[in-house]
Amino acid sequence: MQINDSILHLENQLCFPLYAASRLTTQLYGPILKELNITYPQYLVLLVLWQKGNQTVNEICQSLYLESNTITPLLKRLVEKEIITRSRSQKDERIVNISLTENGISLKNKALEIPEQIYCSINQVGDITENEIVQFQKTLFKIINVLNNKTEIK
Amino acid sequence: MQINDSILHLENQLCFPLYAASRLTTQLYGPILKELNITYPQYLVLLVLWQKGNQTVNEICQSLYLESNTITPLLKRLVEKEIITRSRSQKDERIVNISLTENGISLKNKALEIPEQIYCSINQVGDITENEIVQFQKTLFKIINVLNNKTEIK
DNA sequence: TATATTTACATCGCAAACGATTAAATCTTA
DNA sequence: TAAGATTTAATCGTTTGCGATGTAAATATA
Repeated sequence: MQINDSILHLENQLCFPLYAASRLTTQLYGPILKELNITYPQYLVLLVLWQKGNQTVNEICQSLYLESNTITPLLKRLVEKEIITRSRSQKDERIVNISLTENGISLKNKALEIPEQIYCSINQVGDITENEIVQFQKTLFKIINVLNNKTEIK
Repeated sequence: MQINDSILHLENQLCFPLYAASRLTTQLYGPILKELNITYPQYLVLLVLWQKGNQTVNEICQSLYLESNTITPLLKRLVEKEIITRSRSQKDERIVNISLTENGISLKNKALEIPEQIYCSINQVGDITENEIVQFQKTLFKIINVLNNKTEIK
C-alpha cells in the first residue's frame, strides 16, 4: 500500500509545513519582542492599532481572524502593561473600544526596526528570492480568503 | 511618516499571513479529526508514527520541530486514549520509545480520506492552481530549513 | 409594546506552545 | 576511573487558541 500511504506522509501535507513555518517564524520574534515586553500575538494587536488607530474588539478580531475568547484576555494583559486602555462605548454599551496609551504609541518607534531584522533572518541564506516571497505571500492571502469565507458562512 | 509606517502594516508582514493561514487551516481539520477523537497536533504525531513506525520522543520532536515540553504531555494524552504506548529503552534509560497500539494502527484507515477532504476545501474556489500549491510548499520548506538551522546553532 | 433575534464581548475548560529549569542516564576526557 | 559535559525527557508556569456557552445590550418583528 505504499502508493496510498504516501498521501499521509508529513512532507506531502500542506498543513504541516504551514504549521511548522508559522511556529518557527513566531519563535524568531520571541527574543526581539521580549525587549518590548510583549508577545507575538500582542504585537499583532499593536500592529492593528498602530495602523488603524482606535479599534473595537470586534474590529481587532476581524483583522487578525481571531475570536473574542482569545482577544479579550490578551487585551486585559495589555491593559495591565499599560499599553492600551479599554472602555465601553457610550452609544452602544455592547462595544468595547481599545485605545493606545502614550506608552503604547511610543512603542511603535522601537517596533519600526523589527521587520528589517526579521527579513534579514529569513533571507540570510539567500536561498529565497524577493519574487518568491511576493508570490508566496499572494498564495497565503488566497488561502486565508478561501478559509475565512468558508468559516464565515456557517 | 506614511512611508515608514507601512512596513508595520499587517498586510506587509510575512509572519502574519503565515500565522493566520496556519490557524485557519488547522481549524479546517477540527471537525474531521473530532470524528477520530484526536486533535490536530495529535494527528501530526500519528502521521509520523504511521509513516516511520516506532519512534523515540526525540525523533518525533525533530520531525515536527517541537520540543519535549510540548510533546510529552501530548503523548500522555494519546496513551490515555489507548492510541499509543510509551516505554523506556532498555539499552538507554533516557530514551522513551513510542509505539502504536492496534487501535492506533487501525485509525490510519480512517485517516486516509482526510487529505482529499482538506484539499477539496482549500481548492473549492478554484482560485489556486496545482502548480501554485507546489511552489508554495517549496517556499514553505525553504523557510522551515532556514529557521530550523538557525535555532539549532544556538 | 412585548417578544424574539441578533450582536458584541466575556467566561469556562482544555489542549497546545514554549521559555526556563530540572533530573537522570550516558558519554568524554583528563 | 572520577569529574565534568552532554543527551533525553520531564516539570513548571504563562500565554495562546478555540469550542461551547453565557450575558447583556440593541435591534427586529409580531
